[in-house]
Amino acid sequence: MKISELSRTSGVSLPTVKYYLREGLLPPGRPTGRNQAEYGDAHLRRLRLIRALLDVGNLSVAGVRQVLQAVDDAELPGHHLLGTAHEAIAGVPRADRGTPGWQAARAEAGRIVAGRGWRVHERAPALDQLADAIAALRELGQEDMLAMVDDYAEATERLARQEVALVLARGDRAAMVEGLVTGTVLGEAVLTALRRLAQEHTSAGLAGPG
Amino acid sequence: MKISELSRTSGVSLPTVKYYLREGLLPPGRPTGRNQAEYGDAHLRRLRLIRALLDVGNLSVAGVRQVLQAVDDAELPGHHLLGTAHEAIAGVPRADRGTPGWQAARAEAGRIVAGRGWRVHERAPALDQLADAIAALRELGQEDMLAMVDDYAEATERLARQEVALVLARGDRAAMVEGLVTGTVLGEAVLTALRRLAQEHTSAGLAGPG
DNA sequence: CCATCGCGGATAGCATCACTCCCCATTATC
DNA sequence: GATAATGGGGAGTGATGCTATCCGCGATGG
Repeated sequence: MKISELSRTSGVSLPTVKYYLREGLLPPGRPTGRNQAEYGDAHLRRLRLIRALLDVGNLSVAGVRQVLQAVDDAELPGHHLLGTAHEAIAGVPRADRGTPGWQAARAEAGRIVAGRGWRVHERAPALDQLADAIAALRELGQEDMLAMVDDYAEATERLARQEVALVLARGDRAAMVEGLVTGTVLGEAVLTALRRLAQEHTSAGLAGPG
Repeated sequence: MKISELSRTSGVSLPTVKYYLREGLLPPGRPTGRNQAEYGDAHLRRLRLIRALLDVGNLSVAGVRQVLQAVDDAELPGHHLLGTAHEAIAGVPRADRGTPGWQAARAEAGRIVAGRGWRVHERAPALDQLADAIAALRELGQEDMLAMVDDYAEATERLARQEVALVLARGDRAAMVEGLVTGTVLGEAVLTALRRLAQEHTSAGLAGPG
């Protein structure tokens, strides 16, 4: 497959494919001449993964590169890959980390996790994100929303068990690794979309604040 | 309160406060002279909401403006406000909407929702987002992940019932409206953070693909 | 009462990001 | 042998979320 074919069959414009090559998201093709290279199915597949991570997962180009490097690292243990995916998925940190209010929220996040008996890395980005959200809720005087945290935790714990089981059910390592990444990133997209739909359905019939 | 105080107590830089005023995110203060204005607690509160939506909710400035206009519209029924929040929260649509693969995914999204008996607006952005994710999973040959959809739907349905009940429990309309927005946007941040932590915990003890 | 500081209002500039365009010499392909 | 496509690379683009600077006015402090 030539680059133009790769572009056509993937639906990604040729300049963009070149850009991904330059950025190291897409590995170079096998050179067949001084200015010619051959691309295979793996490239097409990789290109689709890139688009999914960028468009559906809202990762940055740098984040995608990070994830793909981890995917390609055959040595990396699975949970490190998960950590890399979580780091790449984490957007820009809030500015107010370090304020007393945030520190308190961060401690609360730690307590929530510990209270559930969850064993997670001390510096998991998701702990900071949880603290961001808790701090924001408190600042806005919406602490009663925190009553939902237990239910969220309960639900996500059950879902995570199934997700992990699903990925582990795969045959080879390569399939597991891709499943891990897509499950993490695209699964999140599916979950949030369904949450919004469930909210809409639930609030539709009821008398809202109107 | 003068603008400099508003800036100092909120932690938002003065040029940024001015920018929000220009962009119509923050209503102008009550003028006390030709070049002086008075800001109140409502402004401080609003400023914090803006930062939460921007930083934690990852909304764009345009999205925040949209949400705040809906919040301030006393006539708007509650479920319209929810719809506005969902629209503002929706990022850039995927490029491949309109391809046969996407159309099929979109139809599948419709079936999933209908199969649950969920009554949602035909053109809810979340339906398209769900289709985006389904299309991406199919393109990547990860269809077995779709087995999770039912569990996600079940969980989000239960959570949505509680969330809506929590918001409706509030006294006045203003509190409901703010609860609706923060519950939608910040609740999502809490839920995804917890999901990542649950994943990490669940996959930590097990033998991963390493 | 006058110097200075902060105010509001506005325009312009900046950094980042994800592309997109154009150029080149080279080389398939018709 | 003419045309088109290729790889490689640098520069340009448009959107976004600020940030900097300027201006004339007026509140404030000695």
